[in-house]
Amino acid sequence: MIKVAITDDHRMLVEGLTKAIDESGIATVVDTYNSLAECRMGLARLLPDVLLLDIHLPDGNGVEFCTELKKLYPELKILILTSFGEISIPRRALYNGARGYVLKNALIEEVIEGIEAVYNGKVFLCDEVERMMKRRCTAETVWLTAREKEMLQLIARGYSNPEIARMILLSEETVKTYRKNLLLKFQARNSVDMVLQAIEQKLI
Amino acid sequence: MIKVAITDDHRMLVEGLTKAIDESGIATVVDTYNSLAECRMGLARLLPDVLLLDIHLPDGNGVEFCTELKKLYPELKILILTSFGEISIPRRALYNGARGYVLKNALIEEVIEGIEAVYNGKVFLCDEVERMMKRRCTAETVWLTAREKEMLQLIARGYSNPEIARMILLSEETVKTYRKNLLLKFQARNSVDMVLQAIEQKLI
DNA sequence: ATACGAAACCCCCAAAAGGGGGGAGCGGAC
DNA sequence: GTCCGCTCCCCCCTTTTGGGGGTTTCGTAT
Repeated sequence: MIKVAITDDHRMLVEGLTKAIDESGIATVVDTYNSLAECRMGLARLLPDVLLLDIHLPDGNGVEFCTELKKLYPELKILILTSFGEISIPRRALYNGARGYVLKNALIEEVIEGIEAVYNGKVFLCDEVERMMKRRCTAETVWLTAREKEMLQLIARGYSNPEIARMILLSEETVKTYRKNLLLKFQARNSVDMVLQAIEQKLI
Repeated sequence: MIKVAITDDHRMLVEGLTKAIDESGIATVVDTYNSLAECRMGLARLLPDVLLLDIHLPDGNGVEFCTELKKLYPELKILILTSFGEISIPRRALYNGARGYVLKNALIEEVIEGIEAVYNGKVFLCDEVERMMKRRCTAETVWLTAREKEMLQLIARGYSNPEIARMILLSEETVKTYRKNLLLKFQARNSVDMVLQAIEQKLI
C-alpha cells in the first residue's frame, strides 16, 4: 500500500478523494491538510510516500512550496493536483521538484494512476495536461484583432449576442459574425471551449 | 506624468497597454519587462512610480515577488495585473505589498484609473474583483451532487448535451435537465458564465 | 411508513448559438 | 492603383440552449 497525504483547502474534494484512494486498494490516505502550515507540521510527524498538493492554498503557493519540501524530504514524491486556470505551471512545478501534475477535472482513476506512477519513480501528467502541452508547443497562438479581443472579453463574461450588441452599439448580426470568426480562429467546439482556451492562452 | 513600468510575459498585451497608457495623458510607460529577472535589473536602473505586475511569469510568481520588491523599494506602488483564473489571490497580493489588483479583462480605462489611484496612495481593485469578493463573502458556495459535478466537468470541457448524453449513456433530455439545474444553482446567465463561476469556486 | 432528495426520463416552446453564404467602406501596404 | 485586412452589416438555415412544466424509481433517513 502506497501511503498518501493530501494538501488541499477544498475539504469537499479532500473527502471524496480520500474515499476513492482508500477504495482503490493500491494506496491509502494517511493524512490530510488544508494549508501549507498544516502540511509542514504533518510531514514532520509522519512522512507519506506520495503527497498530493494543491497550488492555490490559503497561505501560499504549492509550486513554490515544492522547492522547500524537496530540500527537507528528497525522497518524497509530489503530485500536483490543481484546477485548470493555471496550466501554465506544469513545467515550473516539475522544475521545482514535483513528479506529477493532475487536473482536478481529471477522472479519479487518473489520480490513482498518477500516485502509482510517481511512487514508482515515473513522471506523470494527466491526459488533459499532456494534450495541452502538445497543443501549446505545436499550435500557433491565436492572433486577434482589437475588436475581436473586445468581443472575447464580453463573451467571456457570459453576455449573449443581443446583450453585447446593445452594450457596444453594434448590430446583433455583426456580433454574431465576430463570435463565429472567433470560434473559427480558436477551432473551438463552442463558446465555453473557446473561453477556456482563451484563459489557457492568457488572452483573458 | 506618472512613470509606469510593466512586467508581463505577454508581449501582445504589453504593447497594447503601453500605447493606451501613453495616450491617456496621465501616465507614461518608461520601461517594460517580460520576466522577473528583467524586472529586477530594470528597476535597479530606473525606478518608476507604479509597476504593473503580472502573476504568472516564466521565472516565478508576481505575488511572491511583491514581498521582495517592497523590501527594496518601499515607495514603489505595485498594481497587480492578471487574468482571472486566480482571483483567490487579491488578499494575498495586498498582504504582500501590492496596492491594487486589476484583471486583464477589465477595460483599459480601469487600468489607467488604477494607476492613478495607487499613485495617489489609494488601494485599487477593479470592478470585477470587487464584485467577486463581495459575492464570495455573501453568497453561499454552490453545493452539487456527484452526478451534477460530473456534468459540470463535461460541460466545462465544451461538450454539448447530445455529446454528453452519448458519452455517459443518458438520454439527452436528462442531460438537459442537469444543465438547467446547474444553471439554476449557479444563478448563471449561461453555460460560459457558469463554467467561469465554477472555476472561481474551484469546483473544476 | 413515509417523506425526501437523487437520478433518470418526458413534453412544449422561445431564444440563442452555430455554420454557410455574401457585401460595403476604409485604410494601409506594395 | 490594386490588394488585403479590418470593421461592419445582411441573408439563409439547423442545432443547441434556456426556461417551464411534468413523472417514475430508488435508496435512505426519520
